[in-house]
Amino acid sequence: MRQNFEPTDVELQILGVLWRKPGATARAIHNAVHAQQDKNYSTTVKMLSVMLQKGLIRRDDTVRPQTFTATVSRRTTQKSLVSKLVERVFDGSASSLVMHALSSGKPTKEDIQEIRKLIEKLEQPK
Amino acid sequence: MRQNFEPTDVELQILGVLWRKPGATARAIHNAVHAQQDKNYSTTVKMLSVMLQKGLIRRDDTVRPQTFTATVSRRTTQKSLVSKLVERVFDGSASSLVMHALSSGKPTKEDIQEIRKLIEKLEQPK
DNA sequence: CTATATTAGCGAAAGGGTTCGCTATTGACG
DNA sequence: CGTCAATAGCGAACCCTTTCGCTAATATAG
Repeated sequence: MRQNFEPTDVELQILGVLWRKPGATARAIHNAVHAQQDKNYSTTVKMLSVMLQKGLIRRDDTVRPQTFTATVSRRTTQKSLVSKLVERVFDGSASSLVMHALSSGKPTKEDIQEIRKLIEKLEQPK
Repeated sequence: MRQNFEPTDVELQILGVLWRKPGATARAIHNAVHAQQDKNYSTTVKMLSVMLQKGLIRRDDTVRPQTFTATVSRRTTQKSLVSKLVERVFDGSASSLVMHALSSGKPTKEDIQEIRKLIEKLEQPK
């Protein structure tokens, strides 16, 4: 698994689309990403080729039009970005980040229940 | 308070130093940031001037050598970066981030206790 | 099959961040 | 003071990402 990998903003947007809809065409990705912004279709195609180069996505060109799929999972990306964030602004303390997110976000009752369960599990490491 | 503000990597490193030691000199910042890397002192000075321009830091030039202090708080920066992260890779769900950080990080017993307390407080909104 | 539209590829330029060399200013020390 | 060292300032180069125009290849419509 790639160790330190930091997708750029545009790359993240595209990955977001591909996580939701694996096997999307360039056109579909373009429409999804630039629903409101107006960027040229070429830009999206170019970004796809750059990401292909970097190995962030895979292309299936046995079909027409070609389709794309992410090779990095959402989970891996989350992990990489969270640890980067923790390292850089939370002095390496993941729990500090947790506290922060908990108090500033608005978790629902269900969220709280889930987190409580997780906490309980963590308290009995065994 | 500045709404969307995203310090770059180098800027974050410098802010990190200033949060720990407000009123540091350019030399001190340089030494702290580039303890292992070898960058030119001019680079640090230039970055400071850029950050000054952007309003991320403040300069006291009544003293010699001049000293610098962050104008953005660590807390604000954390908030801004966390919400950016949540939005981009956690589909807007802060609790999803919490779960992720909790299970991948290694919280200490004390961390868990604190989080538990916070959770309990959240359960009794009132 | 031909014409038209859509998809694909690529080089180059634009844009922003980072780096540094060079010069000017200020401070320390004899 | 005069010299040498450290601090401060600035433009330009450089690097990486993003953008697009232009051309080629492929699909679709008539």
